Amino acid sequence: MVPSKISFFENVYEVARLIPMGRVTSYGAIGAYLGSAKSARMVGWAMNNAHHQKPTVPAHRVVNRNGMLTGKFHFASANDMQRLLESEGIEVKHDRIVNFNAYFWDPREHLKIGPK
DNA sequence: ATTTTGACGACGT
DNA sequence: GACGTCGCCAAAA
Repeated sequence: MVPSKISFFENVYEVARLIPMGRVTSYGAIGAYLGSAKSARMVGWAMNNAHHQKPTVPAHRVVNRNGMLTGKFHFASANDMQRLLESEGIEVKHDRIVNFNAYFWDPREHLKIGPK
């Protein structure tokens, strides 16, 4: 990646930081926000670099559409991801977010300011 | 430039 | 409804 140019990854990191505490989102949602709904895999890939990013990227708030902590193995410790989520008030059971639908946060909601 | 991959998602069986 | 397969896009090897 070239610093002079913002890569697709940078976009993903920025959206991830927009996730409010106690909320979670899915890779597909972020991809859709970027305009590439089918590039959910790219979002996860970008997260692989998230550890290199200077600003802390709340990757633990990003899970797959099923609400499962698929990327927990990529953290310093597999338990860290679940632990961080629980720290924010999110209940995680069996590597899956309980009541995921309630905690789900769509980046588009950030754009949508008021009722239609 | 070509091939492989990858923290997903939707569709088909 | 669980399991399997294909598709998709972009970056790294």
